[in-house]
Amino acid sequence: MSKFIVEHKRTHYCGDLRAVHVGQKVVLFGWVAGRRDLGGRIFIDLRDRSGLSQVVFGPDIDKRMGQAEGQGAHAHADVLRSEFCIAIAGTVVLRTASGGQTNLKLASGEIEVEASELQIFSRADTPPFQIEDDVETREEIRLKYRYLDLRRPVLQRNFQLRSKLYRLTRDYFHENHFVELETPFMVKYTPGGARNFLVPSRLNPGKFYAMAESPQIFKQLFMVAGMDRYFQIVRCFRDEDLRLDRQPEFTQIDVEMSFIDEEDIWAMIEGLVVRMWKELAGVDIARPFLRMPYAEAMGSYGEDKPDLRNPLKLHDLTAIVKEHKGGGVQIFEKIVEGGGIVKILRIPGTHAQKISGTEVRKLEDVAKGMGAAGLGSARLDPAGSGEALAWTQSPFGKTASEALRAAVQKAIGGGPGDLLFFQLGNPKVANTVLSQLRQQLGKKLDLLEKGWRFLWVTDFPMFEKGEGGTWVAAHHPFTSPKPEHVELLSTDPGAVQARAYDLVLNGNEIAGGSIRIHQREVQAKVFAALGLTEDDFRQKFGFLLDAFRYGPPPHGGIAFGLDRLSMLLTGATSLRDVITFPKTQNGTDLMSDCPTEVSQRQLDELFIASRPPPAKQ
RNA sequence: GGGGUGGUAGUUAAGUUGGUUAUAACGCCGGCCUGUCACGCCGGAGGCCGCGGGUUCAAGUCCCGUCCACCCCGCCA
Repeated sequence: MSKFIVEHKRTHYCGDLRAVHVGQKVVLFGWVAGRRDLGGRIFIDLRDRSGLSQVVFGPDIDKRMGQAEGQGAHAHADVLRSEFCIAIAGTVVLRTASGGQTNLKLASGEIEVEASELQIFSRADTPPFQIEDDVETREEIRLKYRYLDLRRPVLQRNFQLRSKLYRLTRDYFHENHFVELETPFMVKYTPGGARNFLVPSRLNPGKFYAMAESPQIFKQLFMVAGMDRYFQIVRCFRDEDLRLDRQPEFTQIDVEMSFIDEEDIWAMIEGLVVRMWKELAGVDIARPFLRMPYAEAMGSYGEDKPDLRNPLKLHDLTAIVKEHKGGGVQIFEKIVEGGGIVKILRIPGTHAQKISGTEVRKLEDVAKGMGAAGLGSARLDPAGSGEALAWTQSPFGKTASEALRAAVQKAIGGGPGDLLFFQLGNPKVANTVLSQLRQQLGKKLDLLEKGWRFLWVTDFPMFEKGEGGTWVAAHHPFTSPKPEHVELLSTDPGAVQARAYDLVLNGNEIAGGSIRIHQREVQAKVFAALGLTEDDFRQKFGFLLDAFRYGPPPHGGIAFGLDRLSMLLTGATSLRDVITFPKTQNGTDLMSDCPTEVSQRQLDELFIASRPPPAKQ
């Protein structure tokens, strides 16, 4: 048996070796990242999680070590292949001192290790893709062989950074007198919000646990319990459709504090974020972060998580169009009379000239894919001048009155060559379409400024119109309304603003939270506005209401998407690159082939009958 | 549920108006090579063209369906 592991313990990681180690005997464990077999000299790139070191084998090296011919490390090294797991012992030498050249591309490029001993722990089949950063392989294959994908240096770096993120977070909250507490994953099902994954209860036939969407109610109970400051790094589960930045299970940094207001939360969170960026990205972020009311975000960007690196803006022209009674454009008149809106995305002339008429038509197809009836556009006469530039290449251009054109141009600060994209009618569709176009064009025209643009979005509406025209909680039903809006709860719920806030970074919602209701009468009014009786809620959230009879403190909190934070900090372009074993867009794990069917016996034990989905027609 | 992109050797791609034996690079296998680091040179193997159906004398190529992956809308209190 070899001396490795038992006697030869690892002395260094491959990527850490430098000129200062020259002359030292070292023991390295790792995987063969590449080989260059020159016959009398064999070079191996040895990889571990820290990086690479070049290992060199040669008959002269063996001889110096007193090995008989054909017995030394070199004699065995010719069988080495990619991804073999090996150990070597040897001496660190300066490459330039032993006939070689420094490799400037490698952190350890000044040195190499002359191998005197070699052990092959295990051989490897030819991997399905090369374990390198710049090899682009179909994601399907990467996910199937995730353990190999995870060997790639870029993912190794991502997860090492993520690990530091956990530690920094824990340090920060402990320093600020927070208590780290756990909450159950298997919880009572509560209606509303995201779909839950369900877990059948064998001991309680016919009943189900829900996998927690978040620890929301439990963390509020911690406040009732007097824990005062709580945090947790916790897995959450939501059975919704997946996206680039959404996985069915994901990790939150969950926070709740007592005896605080918004400013306290924001200050605490900004402190954490600034430290994350300082220590993990080496970037100083200015405080306090910018703040923007929800209404402004929707108005100027069409979304509640605007990417402020993108200079493009939306403009609501409804009032102007109304004032001019359509301004000669029939469809405008019809839309505003019907209570619809007229909204535009403005592309300033310097950028607009890069967008051809063909591309405009392609964008219309994109818009239709998102539910738009069409995509009106107009170019402010590039050759013109004055305050009422003609609208060229536009379905509205012929009839739009000079007065309307002047008013619009003034409102948007428009100039010759500007390209305007119109959305008419439904505000929700208009905002979706224009904000998407804004994002796509911002990227395509390379308009995004460099840097980190943090933003608190505030003053969210308390309620949204649900499917049946009833009011539903925009955040969750325990979110406190603004005190000055409490009276509106019964008269004009749509006008009530919540003490809720999101933290947005470069177009990503990275955290969201609110100040909660701690007064029973306010809670009752919110329930009433939601069209629910106290009995309804007693059934669903009774334990919380019960708890709130025993002196609940004023409290509030926030929850971070830790995966998204990791993604942004590492520069990853997908959540899947910061989650060790992610699921596909269909919610499956290609590596383990999950989910699967289970045996009839297992179902019987749970008193569950499974039936196939109806055949597609 | 809807819109879009893709699937050809282990990997990444090319494949013309449908027309001989489906190309290339990297990787892999064998041989040579003592300073390579994208090593080099010589030789070689490797294909359910995602799957199913159709049109055709003939389909990787055209049509229909379907599966998978990715991006987006809806959805995600």
